[in-house]
Amino acid sequence: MASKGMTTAAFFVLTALADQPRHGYGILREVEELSDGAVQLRVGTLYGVLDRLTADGMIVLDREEVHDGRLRRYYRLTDEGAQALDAEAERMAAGASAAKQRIAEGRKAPGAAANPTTGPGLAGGLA
Amino acid sequence: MASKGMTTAAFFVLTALADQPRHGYGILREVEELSDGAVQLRVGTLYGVLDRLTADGMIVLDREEVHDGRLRRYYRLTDEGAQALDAEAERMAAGASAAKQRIAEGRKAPGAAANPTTGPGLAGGLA
DNA sequence: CGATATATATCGGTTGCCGATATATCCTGG
DNA sequence: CCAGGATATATCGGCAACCGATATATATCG
Repeated sequence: MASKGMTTAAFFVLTALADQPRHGYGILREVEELSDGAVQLRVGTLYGVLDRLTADGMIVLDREEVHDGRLRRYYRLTDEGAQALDAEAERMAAGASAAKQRIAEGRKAPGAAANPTTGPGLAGGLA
Repeated sequence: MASKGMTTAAFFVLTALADQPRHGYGILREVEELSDGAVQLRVGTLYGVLDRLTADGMIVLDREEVHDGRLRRYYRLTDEGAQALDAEAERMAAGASAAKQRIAEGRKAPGAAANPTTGPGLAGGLA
């Protein structure tokens, strides 16, 4: 499936490519920008991720251009990649929501929870 | 710091411990339950994560109990762990939100985005 | 008595991130 | 004019982390 278990680096590369095709170095800058500087994708990480995502059919080489004598290799999201990104975003939102809810519960009752059986958790969050 | 870069496994272990102390095997079941079966934490992964989180001061050994001749080792979130979990949940929510927005943008204008300069992205999401 | 569930823990293989390094061009500052 | 930084690509080796397999031990069920 490849739809399960996506690394943070892969997630942000896909996100950077979600609105338009970009080249490697551009992805680096874009990821830092869209995460407000919180995520700094490393050069050494990028190309491994790019190769893996290409092999998994999540992205494809869109085109190659030359600017000022420097090659730019543009990558683009595939439909499968967009789908996987969407699913991963859903999972992340659900996980974040579940975590926040449980933190609130723990603060209300520090030592014993009201109803541990699944609780309000999420469960209906994705599905 | 340890506040940056948390693995998925660590995140879900902290989430499982957010409302009440649990023991290893209980965490395994709880993570699967709270993620609606989407995340299956492996036994081989668990103890490594537990040791790492303990070393980082995110969790502590709460108590040890014996049930039916079987030892149960309960772990509990520290204040630092709760704080880190909260911060990570925030980051995940922001990332998920940014991804969804960009997917929507890509569908509206497939080939050229309206305003690539940072865009509405998030930027104000965290901070 | 064997299988399954509970509950702990370790080990080795594989995957994946990251720092360092290499190559090449363009621009700016001294 | 040359050193340094930004742009832009790519590779390699070390290290961290996930996961399957395996081991040990007890209780229950068939």
